[in-house]
Amino acid sequence: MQLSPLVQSFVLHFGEMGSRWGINRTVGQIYALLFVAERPLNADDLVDMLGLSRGGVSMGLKELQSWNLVQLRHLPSDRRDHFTTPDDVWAIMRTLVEERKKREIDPTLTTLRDLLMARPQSDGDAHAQARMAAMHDQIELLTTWYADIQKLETERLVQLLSLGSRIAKALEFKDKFLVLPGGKKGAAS
Amino acid sequence: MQLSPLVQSFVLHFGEMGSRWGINRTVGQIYALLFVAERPLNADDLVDMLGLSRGGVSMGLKELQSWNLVQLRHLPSDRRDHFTTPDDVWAIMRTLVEERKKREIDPTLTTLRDLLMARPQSDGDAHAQARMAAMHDQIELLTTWYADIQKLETERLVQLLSLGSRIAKALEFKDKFLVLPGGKKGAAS
DNA sequence: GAGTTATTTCAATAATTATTGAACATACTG
DNA sequence: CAGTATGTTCAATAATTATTGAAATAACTC
Repeated sequence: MQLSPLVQSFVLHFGEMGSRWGINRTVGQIYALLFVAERPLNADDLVDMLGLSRGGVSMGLKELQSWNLVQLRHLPSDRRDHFTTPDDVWAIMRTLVEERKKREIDPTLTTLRDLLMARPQSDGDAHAQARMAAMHDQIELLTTWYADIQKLETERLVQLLSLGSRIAKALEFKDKFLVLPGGKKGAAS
Repeated sequence: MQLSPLVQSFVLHFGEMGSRWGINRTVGQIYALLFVAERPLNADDLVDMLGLSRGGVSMGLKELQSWNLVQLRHLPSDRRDHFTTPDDVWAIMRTLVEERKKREIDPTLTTLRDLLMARPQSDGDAHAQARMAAMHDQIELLTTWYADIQKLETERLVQLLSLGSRIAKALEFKDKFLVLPGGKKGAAS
């Protein structure tokens, strides 16, 4: 089967971007097609529409499943596996962030913690540990913030994002006139 | 020159993670070493300490400069180029987000806009465009939010992050009792 | 300007990663 | 059970990316 020029362009773009996103062209194309498809597609559909090998599609789908980016579906009176992407783009984004965090951030956080436990053997080590501590604390603050935000319902998350830095304005105000919970008065800027 | 075991571990970890972060081992190691170094290092230092080739270090530094992740420095009475990473880990993170956005998100946003301008040729196309529009709007909301947040001073950003979802609690409260600027009453959840 | 030092470039090669397609495995069907 | 449909694995190969090191370039020094 033949893709429309519109879908074709979308699929090719995702294939090309794949390498920048840390996935390969095949996986990018499969995901793109599933994302815009009107109905769940099976492996043969993907082979047909994308011109990829049978094995490649199988491996690509396996990878997408490991990322929790596609869902396996079964259609009545068809025993082939069909695949879809979730409808909710916000759910997709949460998954993406979650998985990237797991693969790209958590291992570093663990390594940093290990290295910060070691006794420094020199001035150089002490300085290195101070830098690692700064990095660790920053990553930890970000991931804690994310874990917190991540629990919000989509509606409220969108609301929060739409508000943007107007929240910071409010903070500024509060900072000028109120006493913080820790008992420390915020510095007026 | 020889790296201490502590720094060695850190450097090797960044080298290994490099591939997951879309940079190569060489670049990861160079960055890691510059990040923890007590003083600016020149290319020879890096060749010595990391055991890389002269050319590799030159190319690695060029890439890091294109990411704005290292700064070129000149020391008095030494004409060699020396390099450092910025001291402020928050500044580093801003750079990182900025650059990744530029490389990984902006091209897709452009493509989506182009494809959304096209007249759909079929029901399939119309559905595909609806999906692309959802993706586009989400990315745009996120990037707009980021552009907004990004202007904050570090101190206030940290404050905002520390607050986390407590802000959402406040929103929930407001949503229950207040009328939104648009004149629409928020639904009580 | 001849020599020296610092840096970049780039062709060759090494290493890694992606992709195919045929063989294998599994599970239905009559 | 033989035949068929579906899905996976994996060795071979293609394609891409990383890395080296020698040659070229540039920029100083005496």
